Order: sequence, then structure tokens, then C-alpha cells
Amino acid sequence: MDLTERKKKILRAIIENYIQTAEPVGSKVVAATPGLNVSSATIRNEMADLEALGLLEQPHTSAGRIPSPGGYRVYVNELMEDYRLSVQETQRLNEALHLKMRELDQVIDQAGRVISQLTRYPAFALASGSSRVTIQRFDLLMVSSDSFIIVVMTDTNVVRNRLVRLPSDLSEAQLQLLDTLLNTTFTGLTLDEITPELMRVASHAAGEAYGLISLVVSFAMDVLESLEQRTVHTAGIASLLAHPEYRSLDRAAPLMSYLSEDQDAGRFPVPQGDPMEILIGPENVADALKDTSVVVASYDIGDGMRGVIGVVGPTRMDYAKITARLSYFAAGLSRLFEQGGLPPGDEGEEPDDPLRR
Amino acid sequence: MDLTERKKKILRAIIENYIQTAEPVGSKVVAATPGLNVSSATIRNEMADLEALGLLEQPHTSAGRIPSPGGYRVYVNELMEDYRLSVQETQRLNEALHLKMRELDQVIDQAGRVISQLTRYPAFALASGSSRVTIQRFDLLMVSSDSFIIVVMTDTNVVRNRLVRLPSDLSEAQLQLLDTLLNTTFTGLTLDEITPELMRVASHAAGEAYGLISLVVSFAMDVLESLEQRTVHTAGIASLLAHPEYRSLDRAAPLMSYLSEDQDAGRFPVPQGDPMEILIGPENVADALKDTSVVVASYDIGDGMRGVIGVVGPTRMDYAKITARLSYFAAGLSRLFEQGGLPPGDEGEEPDDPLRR
DNA sequence: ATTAGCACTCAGGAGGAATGAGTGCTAAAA
DNA sequence: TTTTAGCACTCATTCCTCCTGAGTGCTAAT
Repeated sequence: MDLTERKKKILRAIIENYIQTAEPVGSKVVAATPGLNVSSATIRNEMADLEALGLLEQPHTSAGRIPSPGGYRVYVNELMEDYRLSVQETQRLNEALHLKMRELDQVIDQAGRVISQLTRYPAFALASGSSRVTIQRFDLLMVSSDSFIIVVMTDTNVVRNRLVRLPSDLSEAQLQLLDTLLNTTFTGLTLDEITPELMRVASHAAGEAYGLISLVVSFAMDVLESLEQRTVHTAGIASLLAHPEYRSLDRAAPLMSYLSEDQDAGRFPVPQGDPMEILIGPENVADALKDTSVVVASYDIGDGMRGVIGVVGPTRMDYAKITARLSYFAAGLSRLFEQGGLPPGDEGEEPDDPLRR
Repeated sequence: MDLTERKKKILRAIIENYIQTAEPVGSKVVAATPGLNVSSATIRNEMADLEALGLLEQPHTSAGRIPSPGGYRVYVNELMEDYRLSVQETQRLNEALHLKMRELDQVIDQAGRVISQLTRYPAFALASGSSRVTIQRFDLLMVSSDSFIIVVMTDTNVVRNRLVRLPSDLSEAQLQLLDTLLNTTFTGLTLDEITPELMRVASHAAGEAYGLISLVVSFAMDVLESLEQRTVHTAGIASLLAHPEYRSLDRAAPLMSYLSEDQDAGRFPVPQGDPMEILIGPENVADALKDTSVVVASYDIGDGMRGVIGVVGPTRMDYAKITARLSYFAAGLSRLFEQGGLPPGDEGEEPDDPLRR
């Protein structure tokens, strides 16, 4: 977008003012911007030009101007200055990164909550997975004569377990046998490759132990499935109501429902290429997001997985602040995982300071 | 509450009408109730009496009456007929009980989502635990020369694991030693009983392995902590907006914030004694719930834990329907767990039909 | 190219009347 | 003594209309 310096200044002034006040901006207050020594009449002419270019809009004839989605686009691409995080902000962000490390799922969920609190917008978080996971190894641990623990580990180093009680007793030797059989037959297979026939063949080899095998294998399949199935976590939906554009329920309700709808991923944008992406209003694919903006960042989880974290808000969003915070936080998460903090499963120890180089 | 038959009929008619319409009920429509062959003037006199008894309220002089919290109380205690679930409803509820069995936490979360969908009210779900959990057993599984899996099992049969990578190599024998040491020293202890001193003593016994021991033990402590810490899951917050009492943001926003606030339990009521409890308006302890009603049910998880699941809505709630659905669902959950469906950790196989006797 | 000035537009708020649902009370009927 | 018909009264709600003021576009002067 080729604009004169003055037009840029005016556009920027209007957008930043509107971001603060949520009120249409008139020529008079723009004229008052320092460094812009022209009269309001001149501003009016310029504003008319900017409107013709599709960068501004007028809610009604006798109102000031508000930025159009295209205007915001120009702003984030060319006009926006990097927002410098204050010391307090980095401190808060760093503190927030001391996440309690548990299951990956819980970490993602928690990260979403935290970023929602920090930005005051609803947030979503998900992991976009490695889709071809296989079981690398089975372990069966005897607990008592009629119960044992299944531990499975995938090739992405996720470890999951389940305790099983049986109606009948089982000897240590039988368990050993089962263990070997599982490890020779069912390792290295993806979800689709584990067929009922395969299970029948295996149980034949093991004699009567079909029930046991199906028990363990179906648990393994559950694990694989849960790793492939991408679920979204959303947090802070209520914070929408703090923003004037959602003071009317007609605007708030559909968006809130969309955000809290069933947790299937794919409804939310994921950054392509760049680690951070801004989607303004109609640039969103989902209808419910057509007049909201989404800022989304990704971070590296390791083992071929990427975490995605983003916030949703009105197109009038403080893009500078939000992108600064989000990218800092995402970078922190990347480092956290990279440091061996906690990879896909639940591995590694708790790092002291996740942001220390 | 001792009321004449006629007063009861009138009160009930008013409450049920108000539950349907959310509009103050006038004497005329009450007079039209079948089985009540008196004129509206008589009804007016009776209504004045009921108001004097504190069972009805008048929003303003020229409006009909609405039930007071006390009125609802009388209604749920004495007047309400059991709502008979239709065949479709039991079918839907049964289907909903086919929860994917994973971690207990996830099951609880999912149950909350489901009940929120079924009732169209926001729901909360939590597990009220057994507070003195101890580690019953440690297992260390070698993965490669520099990594192993910690598996811990608590006395409540919860099993958790974590994969650990080490900077240096480790022999199978060392791991065995560590295993024995952990099992002799740290089993049967509650969270507070695991002291730093104890860890120092143990590592002395093991030679130089302090780092390793603290690694495993702090994981165990994490597990104990996560089991004692009761987190609430809330779902369906946006469904509030569908009800006319929350069409105004002043009413909706505080409640929504309360529901989505940080996930600490204790903010939500838990049934005492009875497996189901109804708290109407000011009967709630929490300020934010003072003009909402909460219907809450509990179910048995096993191993000394109880699940709690409830819905939150306006005092004008269809108590008959909600209690019927909630208690049916809670009973289903109880049976699900009892059947060995999935106890605290992640045990047992997936049942075919959780409601089959 | 810029600016002062002026007529014009229009959302939003204030005030006021009309509407109608619903009440309480009284006096008559059962 | 209880019930009912009738009537005057109340008051939230809706729908006008009018007014105000912020902000514009245009024109003519600088």
C-alpha cells in the first residue's frame, strides 16, 4: 500500500486512537496529534481519501471514522511499531511460564489459561501433531495375582499407563509371555495397521489369551488415537464481555458459543510458515470469526509436534501489545520444551528458570 | 410449610408457569388452571396470602407474581412431581454415558460437558478426594542406557508415569538398586511425611545418587499433590446466555466470570449426606451464586473418592427435569465406575453398556 | 495546497403521552 | 363466612417527538 507520509501518520493516529477508545475518531482529535501540524479541514480531506482507498469506514454520516479490516491490515504490516515489553510485563510473563509440568495436554490447557489472563482476551491452545504415531514398547507390571499395570511408550516418547484388574488369577510367567508377544507383534504399527485379524493371529499364538491381548491392545489403540486426535482448549471466554464490542448479546453470544463448542480442532487457525500470524476480520475462514481478529503463535514441542496458542478478540485489538506478549510467551514455551522441560509424554525434570539461556 | 390444598395448587401453578415463561404470572392465567374452579378475584386474595407468607414476590405493583426463593423451596420439597424421563431422554443419557475412558480427570471433565449439553445450563464437575494418599509402589523401567520410566502407584490405585532422560548413563543394576531403595523408604508416606531430610538420608544410603532420588521422589510428590488438589472443571458457560435472565450483561458477566475463574474447587457446593442437593438463590454460600440455583449430585468413584457434578442456572429452573436428568446421569456414572469401568487411575476395560445391570 | 467558515446530517438522549396488564378493595351474592 | 363481580388505580413499557452536539462535506479565501 503506497501512501504519503502524512496519510500514514493520519491512518496510524486514527487506528491507535480507536484501539484505545473504541469510539469513531473525528478530524479534530486527529489534528491534535503531535507532529501533524495541519488543520482539521485538511485531515478531513485526507480521511476522505483513506476512506476511498478502503482503509477507513464511517458508521454513519455524522460520525468520525473507524478503521476497516483493510486499514488494520496496513497498520499491522507497515505502520505498527514494535511494542516494547516493560520490565513488569516480562516478569509477569516469566512467572507465568513456571507451569506445573504434568501431561502435555494439561500444560497446553494451562498455557491457554495463562495467556488469556495476560491478554484479557479469550485464548485457545492446541497441539498440532505428528500424525503417524506407533507404539514402541509395552511393559506389563504385576501388581497382585489378579491385577497388573500396562505401560506403553510411543515412538514419540509419550508414555501412558493403565491399571487392570482381572476376574481370574494370572501368573508372572503368563504375564512375561504376553509381554513378549505384544512387543514382537504390535510395536511399530500405526493405528490403522492394528487390525482385528492381527489380534486374532496373535491370540492364536498365545493360546487362549485373546481377551487379555485385546485388552492391552485396545488400550494401546486408545493411546494412539488420543495422540492423533487434536483437541482444542479454550479459556477466558468470559473476558470477552469486558470489551465494549461485546456489550450486546447478539454479538457476544454467537462467538462465545463458537469458542465453547465441542472441542474439535480445525475450527481455529494455525500459523502457516511464520511462527506468528494475525488474521483480521473477514480474513478468517470460520464464519463466527468473520468480525473478530485472531492472533496466533506456534512453538516447538519436540518430537515433530508444534504447539499452537492464540487469542481471539474484536478487530479493534491492541495488535502491538498482543503480538509482543504472545510471541514472547510462545518463545518461552519453545525454550521450556527444548530444555527437556517436558516433551510429549511426561518426561524430564522441572526446570528452574525456563527463560534462562 | 402448612398450606391449604388450594394454596398449594395455586403456588404450584404459578411456579410451573413462571418456569416456562419467565414472566410474572397474573391472577387470570392462574384462574384458568384446570382443577381450580375459582375466579381470579379469589386467586388474588390467595396470592396476597402467599406473598405475606414470603412464597411469592411482586416485581412492581401492577405486575403478576413471581416465586421467591422460599417459594421454590416449598415447591421442590413438597409440590414438585417426579419428572418421568421419556424414552428418548433415557436413550440420550445412556448414549452420553459412553464416555471415552482415559485419565480420571478427563472423564470428569467430559461428564461435565455432557451434562451441560443435556441440561442447557453451565455445569461443573469435580472429584472430592480422599485426602491422605500415599505412594504404594515404585517401578523403574529401563528404556535405554540414558533414560528410564518412573511408574508410581498410590494406595488408591492411581498409576502415573514419567519418562526421564539423564545426562549420563545408568546401568540396569543401578536402577534395580534405586528401585529397591525407593520402595523401602518412600512407600506408605503422605505428602507431608516426605521431608528433605528423609531424602538426604536415603541418598546417603545410595551413595552419590541424590539427584536421581530427588528426581523420582519429586515426581511422586507431584502426583500426590495433584491428587489432593481438587480442581473444578466447568463447561457450557455460554449456554447461560440462552436464558432470559441473563440477557443483561450486568447479570451475566459476574456469574460467567465466577464460573470461569481459576479452577479451584471449594467455590462450588458439594452435596452433604444426600446424593443430590438443590440450593436455591440465597441458600448458596458464594456471593456470585446468591441469585442462581445450583443442583448438584454426587456419584461413587471408588477408592474413597466421590465425584460431584452439578449445574448452575437461574432460580427459575426446571427443577423437576434437571434433578431427574442429573440423578439418572450420576447413577449411571456410579455404575460405570463400580463396574470396574475406570477407577481412579486408568484402570479396567471399556464396558459395553454402562447402564446394563 | 491549505484553511476558515458554514450548512447539513444523524445518533442518542430527554420528555411525555398512550397502552394495557394486573392489582387491591368494596359491596353484593352464595 | 366465602366467593365473586366491578371499578379505580398503579406502573412498566412502548412509541412518539424534539433537541443537542459532534462531525462531516463543500466553498471560497488565503
